[in-house]
This record gives sequence, structure tokens and C-alpha cells, in this order.
Amino acid sequence: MALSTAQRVAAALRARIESGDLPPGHRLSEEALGREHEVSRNTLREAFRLLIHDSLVVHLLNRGVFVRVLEPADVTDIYRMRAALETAGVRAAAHAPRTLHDAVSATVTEAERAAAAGEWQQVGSADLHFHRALAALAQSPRIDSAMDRLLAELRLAFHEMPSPRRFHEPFLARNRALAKMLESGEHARAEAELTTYLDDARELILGAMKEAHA
Amino acid sequence: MALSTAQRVAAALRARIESGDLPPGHRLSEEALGREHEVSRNTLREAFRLLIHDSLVVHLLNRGVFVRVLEPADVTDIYRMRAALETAGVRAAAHAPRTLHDAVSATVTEAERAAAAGEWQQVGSADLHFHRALAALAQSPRIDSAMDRLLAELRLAFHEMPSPRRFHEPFLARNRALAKMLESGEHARAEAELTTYLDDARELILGAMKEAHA
DNA sequence: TGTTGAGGATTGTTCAACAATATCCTAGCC
DNA sequence: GGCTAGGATATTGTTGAACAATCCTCAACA
Repeated sequence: MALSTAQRVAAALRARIESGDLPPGHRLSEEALGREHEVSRNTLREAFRLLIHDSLVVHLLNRGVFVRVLEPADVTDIYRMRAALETAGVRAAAHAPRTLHDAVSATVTEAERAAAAGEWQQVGSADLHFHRALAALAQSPRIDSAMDRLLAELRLAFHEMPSPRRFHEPFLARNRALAKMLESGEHARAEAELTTYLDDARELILGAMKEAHA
Repeated sequence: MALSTAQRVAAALRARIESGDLPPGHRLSEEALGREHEVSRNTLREAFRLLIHDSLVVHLLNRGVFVRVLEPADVTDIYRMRAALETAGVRAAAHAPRTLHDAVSATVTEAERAAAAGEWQQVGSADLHFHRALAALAQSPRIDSAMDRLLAELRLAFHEMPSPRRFHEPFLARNRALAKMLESGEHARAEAELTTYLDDARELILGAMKEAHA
């Protein structure tokens, strides 16, 4: 067993949350989930703690854990921190090894292939990979894991998106452009573009959220 | 019951770690500590989880929990992420409300007062507060809590510092200068100074660590 | 209509027993 | 002498249970 039981259960729950099987706001009953996944309450609670650390769920005393509901303020906040981490990556691009640059280009290609196939869900995943690769240019394990957590949170907001295509399509070309700027060493321009890019993306998500709740 | 047994034990362990009674790298035996603190292993494990969240200890599957030991690579990494977050704060300084700017100045004054009193331990705390205040200019709760965790980790490295005064004294004036640049709107200059500032601080810590291990 | 309180359901805490795993020690081999 | 295999031992992982504390529901009541 390479993974502990709690880690295994946490991974399963994470998948169920990200797939929408366990929707935002849903309460995770200890008794029900313990029965479904065939683990004791103690182990399940340990799994919950792992998810809490990823802030995929929130814990309310004596009330249990709930799948996180993303408020507009959360989206704004997440994009602020993303901007900080991805900017750090872009600024360190000059000192990053070739493998990390190649990884950035690879994610753009991945997104373009998925778009050509009409797999807009996959385009979304590739887009997240692209931004993770940008932050990875900073060569910092702590930045990497912080990015992973942020993007996992953000995935919760995507559930409210009506049309993945309408959201992701405009960014395909911008991702490619950004990757090209990094390749050619136009770091200052890349940094400026990244800022407006993230501002635009944030506004699109906030707009969609407002629509969904109206 | 205001505090659970686990919280009480966690506080006791935290004190023992910070006092050096439980040195970095030391394994926290469930059986031994359970006997000493007169709690069951399960309760002790709950206490461990609280310490893990503060990253005061690390958990290795089937091997137990160990008092965290900071490697030079960790210090380098922490400073990379600090640079990303504090730079984000400085760049957002123009849009930050007055109260946040006042908070920055207040921490500088706090440090100067402690230095005048010869309380170099307090100067160290004030310095951490200063950097937290810088990051806070970004107005992002997630950045704030990430900074808190980074600074808590860094505190472990301070244990290896032979002379708090020699480390902190040179930065008193630089903190004041940085605060002044922000007040007067010299954002670009503040950003540049912050970068070299953090590089210098990192090298000082790395040097002290190398000395301690030699 | 709003409030109060009993009760039932759920989580919080702790425990001790059993299973799974790592570590250490010894014997045998090169 | 140094090294590897494998079994004894020590330690952590997991479980189910018991009990306490808290929240929620819903009916009775002012």
C-alpha cells in the first residue's frame, strides 16, 4: 500500500467533488460516506482533513464538512494570488531550464488538440495545466503546490459555467501568444499581457456567476 | 471544556518544540509521548495533526511524525515564494487603503522601539510583522494566510541563528527606507529594493546555517 | 406569529484491540 | 571484513465502539 487508506479515500472524494457528483454546498455525511467507501468514521475524518487542507471542503463545528461554495469574493481573491504566483514564474522565465519552457509549450499544444477535437472539458484542464506550468517557471515546490490548490479551488467555480467553449475558446490564442513571448524573451511584454489576461478571465467568471445566480 | 485534550497536548508539544526540548529531526513517538502526557494514541495523533497544519512537524507514512528540519533548499524555496507574495503587495500598494499603509509603518516603528530597548527577539517578531504587512497590501486573504505559514516555517530556521542582533540590525534601516518609498509612491524603486533585500536576507540565513552545520 | 423545549440525529472525543509496515538484528554468504 | 536475506520486534495505521456535546426538527404553546 503506497497510499494510506485516508489518502485513497480523499482522492476518491476529490474526484467526486471535481466531477460534480458532490455539488458545492453538499454536506458530507460521515455515516453515509463511511458506509459507501467502507472505512471507519475515524479514517474518513482523516480524509476530510486532507480535503480541508486543499480547501475543497469547509468544516463547521458540530455541523460537519461541506463541499466548498465559491463566492465572487473567493474568485477575486484566487485571481489575486494566481497573479502573484504566475507573475513570479514569468519573471523567472529567463533563468528557467529548457524543460520547464517545453512544458509550457506542451500544454498549449494539448489545449489546441483538445479544441480541435471539440473536447471543451479537456481544453479546460489543459488551460489549468498551462497556468500551472507558468508558475512552475519560478522553480519553487511551495509555489507549485500552492498553485495546485488554487486551481483545484477554481475548478469548483467552473461547475457554474454554462458553456465551457465560450469561456475557453478566446484564451487558446492568448495562451499560444504568451508562450511565444516567453520563447522569444519578451518578458516584460509577457508580464503585462498576463496581467490583463487574468483580469479578463476573472471578469468572465464573475459575470457567469452573477448570471447563474440571477 | 474550552480546549479539547488534543489541543492541550498540541500546545504542550508546540512549547517543547519551540524551546528546543524536542530538537529538529527528532521523532515524536506516539507511545512515549502518549504515556508522558497521559492520553491515548488516538488523541495524540489528533494533536499531531494540529502541529502538521502549522508545519512544525512532518508526517511520514508508517514512520511517524518528526520535528521539522529546514534544509537550505527550504530556505531558498521559502524566499522565492515570499518574494512572489511580497512583490504582489508592493505592486498593489497604490490601490491599498490608508489603514494597510499605516500598518506597515506601525511595524517599522515597533521594530525600532524594540531595537532601542535591546529586545532583539522582539525585533525579529516585528520584522516578520513588517513583511506580513507588505504582503497584506495585496488585499488577499489567501495571500495573507500563505504568508503566515511561510513565516512560521522560517521561524524554525531562526533557531540556528547565533546572534539575532547581528541578523536583524542591518534591516532596521532598510525596513524604514522601504516604508518611506511606499509612502512617497516610489513603487518601482520599492520593488527593486525589496528584491535585493530578500536576496540579502536569504544569503545571511544560508550562511548561518552552513556555519552551524560546519 | 413567534417562541420554547423535548427528542432524535449527527458530529466530537476518547479508547483499546487488531492489522500493516518499517526497523533492527542475526545468520549465512562472498 | 563487508554485504545481503529474512525473520523477530517495535511502531504506526485502521477499526469499531462508547459516550458526550451540539444541532435540527417539529410540535405545543403563549
